[in-house]
Amino acid sequence: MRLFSEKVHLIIRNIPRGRVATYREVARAIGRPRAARAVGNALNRNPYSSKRVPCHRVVRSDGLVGGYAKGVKAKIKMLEEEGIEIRRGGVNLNKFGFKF
DNA sequence: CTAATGACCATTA
DNA sequence: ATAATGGCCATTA
Repeated sequence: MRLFSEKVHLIIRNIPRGRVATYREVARAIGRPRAARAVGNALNRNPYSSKRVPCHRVVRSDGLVGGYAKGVKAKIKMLEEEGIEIRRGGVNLNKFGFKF
């Protein structure tokens, strides 16, 4: 629990199936409220499996899906398989957002 | 040490 | 509504 990226991964493990968190919220949860961009970078090089670190459940603060190392298509597919609805490239955070 | 690079964000045009 | 802009920050070259 030393590197920034490690904190990010640990936090994200708590996001349950069928829910999402935003890059911004993750940044806030680790005490670096303005490091949302750095969070995305950490996930981009995420070395873990999607099982242990479900980084596909992290979206942008405006609800849009955001990026994914393996392609946005794959990200959307995984989210939908968990029951999360994607409309116009985004999710309803009031409905599927997870509060830490 | 400096510069560049983004899975970001909010504002402005 | 879309596009550009400036700011942000950990990591890497």
